[in-house]
Amino acid sequence: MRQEPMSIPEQTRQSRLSSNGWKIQRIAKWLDREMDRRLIDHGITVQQFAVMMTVLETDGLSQTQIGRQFSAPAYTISRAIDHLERAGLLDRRPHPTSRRTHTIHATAAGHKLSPALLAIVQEVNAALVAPLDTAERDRFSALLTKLT
Amino acid sequence: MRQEPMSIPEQTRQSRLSSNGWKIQRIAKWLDREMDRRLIDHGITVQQFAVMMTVLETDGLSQTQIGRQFSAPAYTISRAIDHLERAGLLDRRPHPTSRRTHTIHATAAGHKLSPALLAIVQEVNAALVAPLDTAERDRFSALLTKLT
DNA sequence: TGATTTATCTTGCAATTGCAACTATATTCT
DNA sequence: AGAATATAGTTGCAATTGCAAGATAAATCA
Repeated sequence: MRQEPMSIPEQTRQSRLSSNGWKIQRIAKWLDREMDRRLIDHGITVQQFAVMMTVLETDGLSQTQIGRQFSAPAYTISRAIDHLERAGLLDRRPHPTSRRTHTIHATAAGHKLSPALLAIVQEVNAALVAPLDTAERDRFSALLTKLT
Repeated sequence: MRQEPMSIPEQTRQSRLSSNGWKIQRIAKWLDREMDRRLIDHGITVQQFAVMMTVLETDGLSQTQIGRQFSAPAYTISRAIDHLERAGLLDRRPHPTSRRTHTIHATAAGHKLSPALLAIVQEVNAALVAPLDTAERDRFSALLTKLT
């Protein structure tokens, strides 16, 4: 006697779609899109933005050091810097003591971009927690910290 | 008189790196890696996994309907199904009334994979909230829902 | 009905990504 | 010192992605 294979019960579906992981992925995707939407005017991607912010915040880091800031592989940094260098926003300079290391520095144009980038971060973060009241924001932030 | 361009104050850096957006992105990346790490044994990616789950949960959806489940563009679904079909986990069948629509169905092999996939979801979600106690988990889940 | 618009799905192409291999330099070990 | 290892960064290649355009088919409109 033949029987159709059972499909997953509705309850299971609900529990997956309402899982924390799923929600976080959705929110993260939204964040990415919002960032990209605003960054496109400045000709950079979120990936490149992260590198640029790091360089603006700390001048003269090596590529490896930059990568460690957000655990990105070396080649990601290498290529992001290729872009940002071509865009004239930063440049590679020889390291004072090591000939295989570069130190990375924002150019004048890079520094000029800084306020706009900071504004974007703040705007997107504000939009993210807009549905929450002050107490909820504090709790949310604390909980996220526990997970990191 | 020449002056070095100001770099972004430490406080600003701290506020960016501790922002909710940043933390969420970090967690989302972690989730992705954890899922991928487990799914690789089954030869599918997270993207394909999402499609597969949807098909397992609801048999006979069209590709567009599947895409709406997680607001993925049509071509993503098209290609994910290409893979899953080639892997023998599901198949496209003609729609009963519309000749341009496919209905998507899990194969026997697809159904057989179901428990393993469900286990992965549960495992990763459990690992995600492992640092939180029961009350915190409830609060976290509620807050995430508000943001969605 | 025939023309226009919309819907469903696919695909060509260029850009991006991830892996592994590579170059070059620095460090450690014997 | 010389050999073996480790580190910093780059690159070739294959796979993936995203956009825009295409191919059908269905629905709407005049």
